[in-house]
Amino acid sequence: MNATVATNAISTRQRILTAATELFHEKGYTAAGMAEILERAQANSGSFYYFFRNKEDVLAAVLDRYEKMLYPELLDPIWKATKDPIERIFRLLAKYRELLCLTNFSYGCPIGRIALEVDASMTKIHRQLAANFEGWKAAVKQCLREAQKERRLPASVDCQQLACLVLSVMEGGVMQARSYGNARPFDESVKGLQQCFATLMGTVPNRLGRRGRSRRRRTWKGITGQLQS
Amino acid sequence: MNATVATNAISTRQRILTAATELFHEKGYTAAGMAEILERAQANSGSFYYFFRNKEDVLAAVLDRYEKMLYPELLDPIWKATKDPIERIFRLLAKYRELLCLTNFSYGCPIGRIALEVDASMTKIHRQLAANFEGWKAAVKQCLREAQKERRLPASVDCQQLACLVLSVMEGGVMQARSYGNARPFDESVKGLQQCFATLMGTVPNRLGRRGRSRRRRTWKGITGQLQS
DNA sequence: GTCTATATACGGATAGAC
DNA sequence: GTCTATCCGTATATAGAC
Repeated sequence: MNATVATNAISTRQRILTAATELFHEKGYTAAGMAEILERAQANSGSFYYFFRNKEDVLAAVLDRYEKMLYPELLDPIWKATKDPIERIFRLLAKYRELLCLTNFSYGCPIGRIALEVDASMTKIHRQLAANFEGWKAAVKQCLREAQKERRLPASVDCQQLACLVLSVMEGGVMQARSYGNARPFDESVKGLQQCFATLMGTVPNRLGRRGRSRRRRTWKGITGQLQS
Repeated sequence: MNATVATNAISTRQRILTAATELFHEKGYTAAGMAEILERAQANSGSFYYFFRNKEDVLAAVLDRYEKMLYPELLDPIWKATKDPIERIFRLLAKYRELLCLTNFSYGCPIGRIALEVDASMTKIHRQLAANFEGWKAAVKQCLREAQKERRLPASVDCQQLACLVLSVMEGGVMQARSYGNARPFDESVKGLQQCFATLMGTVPNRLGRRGRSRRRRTWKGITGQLQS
């Protein structure tokens, strides 16, 4: 009906949302000031409080958006690049490495940063953070299950636990890289994971029931080229 | 010479340092206010700025203390509990789980929290954070090397990378547990790591050069009892 | 070394005209 | 829906007597 009005409304709200997303990522939730957000969004205080109840409310909107954009913005492009489930996982990790490098090792995972910063009393926020982690791990878990179906991983491994491990590797790697000011600890973390995966993939019992490394049908070391030293 | 004066001086400084340590851990660096620190330390603003240049300066002192206390306060008690290098690693992880539970899953690793919070421009702080990570990993690496010497881990594994992986597992596990409000993701992360270790330990070539699980001389599943479901 | 009082800037949020 | 002006609390840091 009143499409024009609605469009304009979305636009300002969107600018604020984008500015908040960026600044929460770059400076953290507390350090990102309202004035800064408004300036970057080219909006005024009045507009902000027309669309959002308060600062926490916009953080909730930011986290909501991250959850919705997991596939469209993060995973789909990577999934499109390769169908190999194991390679997908390591390409996903490489994506974070890329972001890390592009930002001088300052900004890694926006979810992780917020997760360690905001007070435990903000229960809604923490529920949303958990939902984001959950979606990410579900995608990795699906890759692992597929690898299992292809008999590249032993049927005995717990994919849920392994997916959780992968997320921890990413978050822990990003965290360390930030303090070191370089990608080395991120790379070492990922390579540590690769060692584990390589071993797990070498222990798939083949049809005859013997253990061996023979069923490593495809390699995924291609991605390793993106990891230094 | 003037021992009394020095003793008093250290005492107030110490109270401030302790209060700052606690509050940075509980609320983060930015959210922990000077007034709060001073109240908990039972000290006044004047005393604070007599001992420290500013807030950042006391954070530096806190991180310095963490680095010095790694063995005396964290590792020595754990190392004393067992000599098994692999078990030591998992007991170290269990220690963080314990802290997590005791604080309702709010406070995990104080170093990690600060690492993701403080601005990249605080280079001295980041150097100290890296030094803390470095010390922690060196200790884990030493355990891994020992396990390697005992031929429980293949000589081919890279202990540096594996130690880095262990730190990431801890930090990533703590981070997730905080948002979930329970220990499950921490446990899953650790169990994911255990799956990897179990496999690695099952692939040590024995003296005859054959691969097998036979050389798993000691079990370390004792610690698993502390991990739920 | 410790105390109180205070400077000064900035935080998030609101009021009310348009 | 957007604008400007502003409230009021809190932030870190300082001054200067004791």
